[in-house]
Amino acid sequence: MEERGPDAEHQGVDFVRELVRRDNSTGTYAGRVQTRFPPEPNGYLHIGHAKAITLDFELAREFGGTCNLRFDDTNPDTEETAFVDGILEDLAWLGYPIEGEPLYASDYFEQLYDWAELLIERGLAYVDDSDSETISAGRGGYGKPGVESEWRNRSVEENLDLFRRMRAGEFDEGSRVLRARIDMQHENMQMRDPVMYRIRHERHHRTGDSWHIYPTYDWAHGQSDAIEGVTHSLCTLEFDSHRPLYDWYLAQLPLPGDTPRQTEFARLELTHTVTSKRRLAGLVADGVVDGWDDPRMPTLRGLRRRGYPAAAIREFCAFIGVSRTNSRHQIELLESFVRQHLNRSALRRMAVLDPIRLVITDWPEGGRKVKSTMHWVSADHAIEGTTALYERLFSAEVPGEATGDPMDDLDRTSLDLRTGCRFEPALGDTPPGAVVQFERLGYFAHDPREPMLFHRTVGLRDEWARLQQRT
RNA sequence: UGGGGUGUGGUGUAAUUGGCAACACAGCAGAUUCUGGUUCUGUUAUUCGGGGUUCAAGUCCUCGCACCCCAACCA
Repeated sequence: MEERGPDAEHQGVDFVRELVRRDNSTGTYAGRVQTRFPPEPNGYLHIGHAKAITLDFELAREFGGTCNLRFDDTNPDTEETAFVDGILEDLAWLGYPIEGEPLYASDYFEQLYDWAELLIERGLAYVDDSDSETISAGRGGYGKPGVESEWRNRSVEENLDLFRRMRAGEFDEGSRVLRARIDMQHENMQMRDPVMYRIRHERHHRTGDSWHIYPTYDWAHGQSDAIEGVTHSLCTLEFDSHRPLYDWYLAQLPLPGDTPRQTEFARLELTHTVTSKRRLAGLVADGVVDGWDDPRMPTLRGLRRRGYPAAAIREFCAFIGVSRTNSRHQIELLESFVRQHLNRSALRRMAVLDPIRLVITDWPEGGRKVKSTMHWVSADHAIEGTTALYERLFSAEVPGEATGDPMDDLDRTSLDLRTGCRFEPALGDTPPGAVVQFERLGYFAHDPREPMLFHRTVGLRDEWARLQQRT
């Protein structure tokens, strides 16, 4: 695996692996290691997910454990079966096929509901009739304690009755929520009576119309981990402040087994790239790109169509490691892994992108010392095709850094489509999806659907261009 | 404004846990080469700041500074 990076044995282990080792040596989970990858099926996987995926799956593999795929489908507003299928497909391509049926948070809705009633009975949860603005205002602010809701001290009986009627669909969306009864003065905002259930009369992609209330992320996540037997629940840094809540919920419940523990790490950011699902969806919706699999997209399906080898992505993820430092990796590093792979695997072929017809008259005079190279294909035998050259979708290293809006750095001319290219005949045999090197021009991926359309995966290292640039 | 987190070359990640700051990408110089590619060799450059402990500090203590996250019925 470690192509780069000198003897990996002598490199330090990251803090996550260190933690797992410590747990194993102290017998915390009796040596058991179980992780999970929990995507929400409301979009496709991107390069940022690849980091989490390799961490979750490889960590489990290294320690002889397992990693569950669990769809975090607690919000029926945006989730779709199409995304479930797409994610499964992308995962398999990346090298982590799921055997058997995937898991879903929605599988645990009934258990979650029972546990919610348990909290109500113990006076640890209550139905709040306030609207969202009131709840938000009551939460206070940074340095300002919150105030208790006027509905906070209802009787257990009333809470139970109301909660059951919420489930039955008797109330309007937004009219009531179930909240945990923790501490409105807590210094951590997440602990100021967080919402556990909201009312949604929306069709869920799996449970259909059987529910009118849906658990929030916080109420569902740790419990789902516990139900599945997850030991190490890895997530990104922004959930750091949720950890006390994660632990609090688990501490109140009669869990079937081990208590999972959440550990946070820094998400992957790349230069010239956005990975916000909302932004990516926007690019697709606005027609800025061809779709989720446009070769300029940082989605796994985009990278795949562009010709990035899955192994290159995996090795990149392994190489950059995990830490708790917010950082942005240069996309050139990813590209160097791509070149390293393609250099070994790609066939070399000749192509002329801007053909000029010329006649060679002194052909037999050959045999002299080569002074320069003629780049050519035979006009009589060449086949015709199209190449797509790409600039970075966002011209700035950090999209939006200057103005606050990443879209200001969008390069709308990032696609350079060349028709009428001339290819050497052997290229006619290129299988769909295969990547070849056009000598001196770069690596090009044959489109999976359109014959003789080639996407430039990445250029060659180009010393000439660098020398030019300097002057 | 309160809480939490993070600071190591241009970028990112390490440092046998107190013992010569290393690896990769990028850069620079050269060799090889029928791809201005590949391969090979050499090389530039780093511990946020001030104090302190110690024979010895990136690592420990202390006071600062900078940046990130948190007041969705998103995840």
